[in-house]
Amino acid sequence: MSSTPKLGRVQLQIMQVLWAQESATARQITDELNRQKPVGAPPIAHSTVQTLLRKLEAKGAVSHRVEERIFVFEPVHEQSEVATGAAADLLARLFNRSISGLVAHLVKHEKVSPEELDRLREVVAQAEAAQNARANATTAEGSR
Amino acid sequence: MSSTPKLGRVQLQIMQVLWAQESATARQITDELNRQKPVGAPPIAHSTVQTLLRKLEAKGAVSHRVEERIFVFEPVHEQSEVATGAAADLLARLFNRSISGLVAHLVKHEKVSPEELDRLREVVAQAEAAQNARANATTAEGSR
DNA sequence: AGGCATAATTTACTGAGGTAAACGCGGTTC
DNA sequence: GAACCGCGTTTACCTCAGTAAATTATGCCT
Repeated sequence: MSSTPKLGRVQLQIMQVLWAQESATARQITDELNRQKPVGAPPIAHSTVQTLLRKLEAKGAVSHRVEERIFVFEPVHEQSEVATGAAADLLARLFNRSISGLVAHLVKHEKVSPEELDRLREVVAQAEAAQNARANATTAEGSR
Repeated sequence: MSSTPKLGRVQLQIMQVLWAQESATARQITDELNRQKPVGAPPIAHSTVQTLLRKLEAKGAVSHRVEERIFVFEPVHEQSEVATGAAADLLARLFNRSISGLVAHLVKHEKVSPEELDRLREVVAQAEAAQNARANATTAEGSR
């Protein structure tokens, strides 16, 4: 069962680049990371990125193919898989698996824009609708 | 600037016990952790817990007082502080700071009970109400 | 051909988390 | 008072993330 592997801080940043670009060379990743880097922060060395890429490949998070004698890496897992795994982890570790508890904390302690709250309400409404639909289907199924 | 320190996996478990009990001795924590441990998992050694407690104290996550020649530990930070920090971290790392994105993932990939969805809607509604109240106050202020 | 540029690989070191045995010490027990 | 128990301390490993220089391989340019 290849459950999504655990990733470190920088490893995740690398994955972000890969998810955003579909696939990338080590050089592209290095440049991208250094471009995003906040001012004052020391740039990451290319060899560091290469090392981490090999570690990522070793644990099955990325794969590579050779193109023009250069390694082109691509992610093995979808971003959503990793994201969901990490979220479930956080939920279990600190919020007693209570999603509402987590969200309550977020809306209380993070600054949330009105638009974001709108989207949030939308998401909840949709989930509720989906659940109702499923309930109806089950009822109908059972009633005949 | 004592921002909440970063905690490891087992370190967090220790903190959970401390948060639940207000304060505890190393022995109590060891026993509690081993009680909660899933069957088949090897129990944690007492000295391991002691070591981690000292590391936690070194980084300012817990403090101790001596009572009857025995160390009694207690958490330095509130659980909510640590939880909020960790949540903000996850949000930044994987969800581009989008709370709705996070919640969308959760309701999609975790099984959410109808009650939990209810609470969730409640939380969002309350946040919205709070925001509207603030907006109204601002408008009233500006319109006269 | 010689050298430059770039890529991949090798090697090395630090720091943190986790794990736990070994050690020393004060108090209890027979 | 000798053996023992429980506690904190010391010491020691292992693993993994992160960091990056040094080395090797190879194509390309002049």
